[in-house]
Amino acid sequence: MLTIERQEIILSLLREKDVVTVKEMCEVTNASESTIRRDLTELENLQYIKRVHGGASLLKKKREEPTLLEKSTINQQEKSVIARKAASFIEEGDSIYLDAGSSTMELIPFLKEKSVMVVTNGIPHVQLLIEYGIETYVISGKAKKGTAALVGTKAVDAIKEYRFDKCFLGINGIHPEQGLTTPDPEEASVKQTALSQSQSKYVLADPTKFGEVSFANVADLASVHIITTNGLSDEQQETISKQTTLEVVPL
Amino acid sequence: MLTIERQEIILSLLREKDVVTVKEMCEVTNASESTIRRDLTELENLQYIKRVHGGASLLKKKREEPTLLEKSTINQQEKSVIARKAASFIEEGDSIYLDAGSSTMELIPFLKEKSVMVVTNGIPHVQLLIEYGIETYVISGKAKKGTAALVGTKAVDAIKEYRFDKCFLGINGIHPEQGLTTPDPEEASVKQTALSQSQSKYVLADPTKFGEVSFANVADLASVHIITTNGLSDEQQETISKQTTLEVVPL
DNA sequence: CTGTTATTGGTTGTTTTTGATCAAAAGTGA
DNA sequence: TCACTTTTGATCAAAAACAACCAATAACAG
Repeated sequence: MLTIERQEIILSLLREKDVVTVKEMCEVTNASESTIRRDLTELENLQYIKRVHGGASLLKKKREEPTLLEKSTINQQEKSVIARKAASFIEEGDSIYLDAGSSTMELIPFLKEKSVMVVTNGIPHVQLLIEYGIETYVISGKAKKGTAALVGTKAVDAIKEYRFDKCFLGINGIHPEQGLTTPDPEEASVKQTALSQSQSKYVLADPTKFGEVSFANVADLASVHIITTNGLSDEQQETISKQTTLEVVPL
Repeated sequence: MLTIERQEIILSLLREKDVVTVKEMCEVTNASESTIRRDLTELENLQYIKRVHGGASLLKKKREEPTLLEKSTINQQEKSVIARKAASFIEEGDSIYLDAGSSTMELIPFLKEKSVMVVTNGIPHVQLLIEYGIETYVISGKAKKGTAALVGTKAVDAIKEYRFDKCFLGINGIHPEQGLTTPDPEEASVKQTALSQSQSKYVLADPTKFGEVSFANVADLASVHIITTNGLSDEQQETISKQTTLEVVPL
């Protein structure tokens, strides 16, 4: 086996596994430890990898993204719990629409094990999805300042080219009579289109969203499953439950 | 067997396998090691292949395409200089296609003052563009692992819906005969489409790209303006200049 | 046909790569 | 902390691959 081949194998092993032991590399390449070690020192000099005792790891760090997550740990934990529940509905091989926004972002780590296909309009989502090695498609559209969500007629048209088993949306307002609402009409259109292309429809919302009403209407409560944590008054909970499926996850 | 035949076989073997041993080449061509070695030295001088101990490999290719992070730190200053030059061609109100990759990323800060409209297939670009308050549109497509570039037929179709005054592309290989090349055929298609929709076509490339050949052909040299820094041999510079506009910016 | 040139395969000695060995260093557990 | 195990880097001899050279053959020009 050629040196370059071996090194290529080592690199691809690392891309898959993050850390690989010397023994593993020996087995895969049928080379001796000495040879592997020489390869490792070389690859390290070339800044492709980092050696660790017993093997090697990628230079690149996967632990990014804490800034956005660390912002509010309380809210974050809440979102994560909601996301975990939402993830439990996902089945192997599902095609999924992931709406822009921080709530749906939390869902991504849970997608890793299931081999799903994801379509999204959230730019930050794409980076994270790729890091987790998830098959990701992005719709076209105008990038909205602030949230980096893709919106506009092109976005709407692009969504129409897909069919989803499940979609997961964030939302700003949930109201017994006004239904689901969001501040930006353009984003509302995108959400509506995503809903129309999906078999099962899930909305991720923390309890503060209940009772709120924003400018643009997205959909009626009846059409979606809402996932939230406890924190609702019994009264609220009952009113909503009459109209739609309400999943309340304990913190 | 004719020399040319043999060399053609070697090249096609390499195109299939990336790396080939001398022995394999001997078997396939029924030639002696000496002969194969002579062929290899010749092909290497012609910049078609790269010799490695025990055989030969395609010029760089897979080995390269480092992650964005590595790229951005390495030749960052060089890229910035190139980007500044590229930006000088941009006029007020232009509609621009910005190719994925670190070279074009450097262009973004220079776009702030000119009120341009940007279409891109680079996810990291979008975040930066939005931060600078630039009107940004994203094309649809599959997000490619590693570079976070959007590729595929959807990407190609999406680009066709726009017309650009100018496009700015990154590239992996620039070769007098092989033209502009890049490792991923899917990305090559995207670049080709972008070129076809653009009035003026610019390629941003540091000097290391010259003489390199990657797997997939993008375009001939003649069709584009190439912007680079000094670092080319006079010989290279002359060869390229015969075929196309070459802007060499001093560091 | 003859002398010249180019191309080929084999041989030489040299360089590079490899696997084994072992003492030193690093990690592990009590 | 101190033994104990694992991993590491250095060294060395064997094997592989190399460049340089040589002779034989094929292609060519006059």
